Amino acid sequence: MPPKVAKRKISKKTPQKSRVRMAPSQRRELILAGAIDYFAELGFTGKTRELSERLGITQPLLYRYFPSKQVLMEEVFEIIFLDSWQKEWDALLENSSIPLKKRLVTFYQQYFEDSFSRRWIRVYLYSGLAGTGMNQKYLKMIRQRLIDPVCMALRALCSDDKNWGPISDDEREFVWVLHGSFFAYATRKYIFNHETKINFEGYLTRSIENFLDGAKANYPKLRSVKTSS
Amino acid sequence: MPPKVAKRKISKKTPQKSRVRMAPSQRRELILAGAIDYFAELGFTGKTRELSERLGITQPLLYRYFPSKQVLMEEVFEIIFLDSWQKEWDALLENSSIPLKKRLVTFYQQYFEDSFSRRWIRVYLYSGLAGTGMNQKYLKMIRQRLIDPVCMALRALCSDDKNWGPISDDEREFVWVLHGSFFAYATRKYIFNHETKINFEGYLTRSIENFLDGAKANYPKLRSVKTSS
DNA sequence: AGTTCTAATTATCAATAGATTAATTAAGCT
DNA sequence: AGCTTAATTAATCTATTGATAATTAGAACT
Repeated sequence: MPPKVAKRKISKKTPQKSRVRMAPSQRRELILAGAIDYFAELGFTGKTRELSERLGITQPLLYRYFPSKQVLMEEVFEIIFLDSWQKEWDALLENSSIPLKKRLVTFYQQYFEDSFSRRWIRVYLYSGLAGTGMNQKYLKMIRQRLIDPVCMALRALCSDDKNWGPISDDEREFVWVLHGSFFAYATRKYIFNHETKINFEGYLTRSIENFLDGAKANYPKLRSVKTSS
Repeated sequence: MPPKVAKRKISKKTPQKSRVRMAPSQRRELILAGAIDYFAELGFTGKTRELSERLGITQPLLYRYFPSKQVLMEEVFEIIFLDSWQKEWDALLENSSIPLKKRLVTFYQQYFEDSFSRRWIRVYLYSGLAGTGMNQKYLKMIRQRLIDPVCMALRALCSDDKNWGPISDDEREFVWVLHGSFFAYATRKYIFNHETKINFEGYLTRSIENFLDGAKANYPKLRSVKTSS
């Protein structure tokens, strides 16, 4: 093994890259924003050199703001997940003065813009495949803030009985069918690039209508269903 | 740049790895089977060394049977996709002497075993995220062999009118809702490790029942829907 | 038991990519 | 104008990993 002599060339005058000097917090935000786009497309195979190039900065600069690629990606995921729920939605979904159909249509119109978007879906799936624990947290949140409230609304819609007891997993799965079908739609669109020439508005409304029509007849049956393996 | 002299150490006696000598075709199959499992878990970031270790062979041996990792993975994907449709299903789905509900229940029971399995779902998503064109082919097949036949069955179920003309994308999306909700269920289970304590059989039946109940009321409306952007 | 064929192994190569370091440069505030 | 420090330049380390060349040995055949 040859002895390693650290020899560093002293540059005299070299062509300089145009340089923008930013406040650290600002630069950090910029990097994060770029990283979200980049990792949404490339996933874990994304390269720090390529990311820095897209950002118009040098690669070592990334390490001034983030100790490692791993940490950077983790922050990206966290942002994606935290940004995925608007606080107003809680009130909207539980507002029984609005017909459930209208609540759901309004909610999903917005949800498709924010969360069932290209960036979000891709990061979400990358994160799931990689086995980060983040998706669990997200699923739990969806259950608490979307699934369960809709279950309660369905109970109110389909039955006068006030004493159902705790929400069962069977009820939850009933509602997951609706949510899942939209998730699948977004996945087809953004992961598999499946194009359909439909009026999205109409599709959304019809899906929800159809779901609710079915629920009126079938949701009450879940009242007496015993959960077993 | 120092001249590179290819110097190879001549081993005299070295501890040998136990070696099994197999017929090429047999070894090939073995590698492929292992690769399916391996790449289903790890995706494109899977390493040839780790794969070979799992297989109990040395890494260079992979290259005796496959010219590159890329080619090996492509074969894996092709097998996964080709294996995902049983020929009997075509006849089953179009067999109008069986009630549609029963056809669908039977179909999805089997489909969940073969295609909405852990291995399949993961490879399918890896493939989609990586942007291989394979998913398109698969989606097209699903449309032809599942979506469209179900559309025709729904027409027969919900209306006496025999002159609907060609199937519209709105009708297809109506059916995709059902298929998509099952896809999403499998994704939740195998990608996000979401556990639910439900009776799967009952879940499947209820979902299909609910879908058909809704369809009876709402599918006929698609007859006159004009598709627009 | 030796010969031969070739499956499988051992030993590397070469390229990539995460991460670090030191010196230098220049943006923009006071 | 001077100072602070963000950012670049440039070089490099190190580990990983896809891929190849050279060597060894299993078993079928004579």
